[in-house]
Amino acid sequence: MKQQQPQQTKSITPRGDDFAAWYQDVVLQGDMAEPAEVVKGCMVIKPNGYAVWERLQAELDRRFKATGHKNVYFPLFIPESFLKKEAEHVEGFSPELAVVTHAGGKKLEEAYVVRPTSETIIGHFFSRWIQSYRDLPMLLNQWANVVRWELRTRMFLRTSEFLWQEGHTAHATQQEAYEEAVKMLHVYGDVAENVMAMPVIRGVKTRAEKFAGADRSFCIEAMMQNGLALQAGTSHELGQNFGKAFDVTYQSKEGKLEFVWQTSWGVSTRLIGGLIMTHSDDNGLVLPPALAPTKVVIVPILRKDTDVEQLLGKVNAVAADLNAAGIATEVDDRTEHSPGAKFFHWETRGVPVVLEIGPRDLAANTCVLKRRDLGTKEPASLDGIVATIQGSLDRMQTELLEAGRARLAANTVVANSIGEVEEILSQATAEKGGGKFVMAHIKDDPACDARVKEFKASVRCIPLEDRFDGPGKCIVTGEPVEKRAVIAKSY
RNA sequence: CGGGGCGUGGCUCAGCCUGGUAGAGCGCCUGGUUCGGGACCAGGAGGCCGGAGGUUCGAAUCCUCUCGCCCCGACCA
Repeated sequence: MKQQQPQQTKSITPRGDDFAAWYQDVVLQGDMAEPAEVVKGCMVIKPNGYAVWERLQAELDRRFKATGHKNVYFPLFIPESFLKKEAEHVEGFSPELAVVTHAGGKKLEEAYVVRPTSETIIGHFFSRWIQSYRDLPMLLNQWANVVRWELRTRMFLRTSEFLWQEGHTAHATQQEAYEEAVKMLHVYGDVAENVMAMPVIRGVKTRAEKFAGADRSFCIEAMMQNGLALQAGTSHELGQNFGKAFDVTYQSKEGKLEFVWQTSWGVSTRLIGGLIMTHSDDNGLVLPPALAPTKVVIVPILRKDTDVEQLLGKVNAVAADLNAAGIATEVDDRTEHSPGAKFFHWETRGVPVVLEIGPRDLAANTCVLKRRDLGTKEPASLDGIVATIQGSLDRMQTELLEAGRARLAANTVVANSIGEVEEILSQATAEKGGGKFVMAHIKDDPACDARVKEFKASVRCIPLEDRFDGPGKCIVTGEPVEKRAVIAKSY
């Protein structure tokens, strides 16, 4: 056994009672993270949580490499003046910057900001590194921490410091940059759906909602179990904004000096928050098999009359078979806890499959298999147990995604007037749920976004694929709009 | 940044109003009996009561000031 955590006796607040309290309970009792306590607004990611992040990193990183990107690392500190070079960018970030004014016992001549994102400092180096069209495209990615001083924090969803990856690319043409931004959006969508089993809507942000400094932002939006939207990833067409601010130019084939077209894209540890709010239940964490650090835990049932050596021998042999097949398995052979306590323990930690093997099983060459998401126990033969479990894990992975899709569909409604939008959204709160994705025609105009903001909601995105009924009239201005956008309350 | 709540063994909290030996449950340690959904018995360790100042013979308790955390709203991944 690797972990000897104290037994949890506190129960988890049911989702229906208070969703926010439920979320916090799941994070804490799943032993994913805890508030940093001595550092305001920050969190400690514990081994259980960090292991999930590492698996996400691995899945993402593999895809970044496969699409031609290389990893780099830029400084945590950015000269304050850099942020100011792109007007919209600095305006977007200035309220949430942490600034270093003193170091080495002296006041610094120029303050450094702790990076909230790295467009500016990377722009600076791009301008040094890029001379010719032959240097393009430049496709980089950085795994890093960033700081955005937040007024209100929730573990994983919003903390003052968080971990993420930020891709930064430079291209010769606008078209190529556009294609890059969309390509990476689809990488995110692939990981969200096929690794995290979290269905997402791929879309474009409205001008009011886009990243400060970008021409256009794409996003994946997921729906949490309370119906609130979560922006799970973003990908930006930066246009030539940072190119102009940092003088990132290249000489074209024709010998002309041109500004590069850039993109940036990122996902963060927020994904883990989305993962939790997508799958977990009133008994605690539920992790999709593809991300679970431990996929199977075997609990041996030892009784007074049991031949302990024989039973543990069998249990360890099964565990060895599973591990050999690439199914990460642990044996919980602690003697200080009863089997019941162990079941609760692993349940709150989201282990996909728990296997129970006792004396009766030993005689019959069977076991009891419990799938975390269904909560049902069923007997299984130990013959071919590896294939049986692999089958369970595979089904769990696909069924979690299907369940998420069903929930998304069930909570997506169409509205044809601003009043209808208000009516539907007025019934939702983060604590009590009731959130919906309201599909409505609305013009991409900050004034229209502002109307929606009155309902404490926002235009989440305009989906890339129209799944509804094509063009219609804007519910605010009456002007023609190409397709319905997603309007929802969000995190 | 406003509103609310809370700081007392590792955790959850009682004690504070009405000052006088610092408590409970859980967890932890030792030994034993148990074990198919949160076991039990016996013994044990562990706290300058967030911090500073004040009132008092005496402060966890009263007063002042501070620091921090959590939750709820406006801004944001």
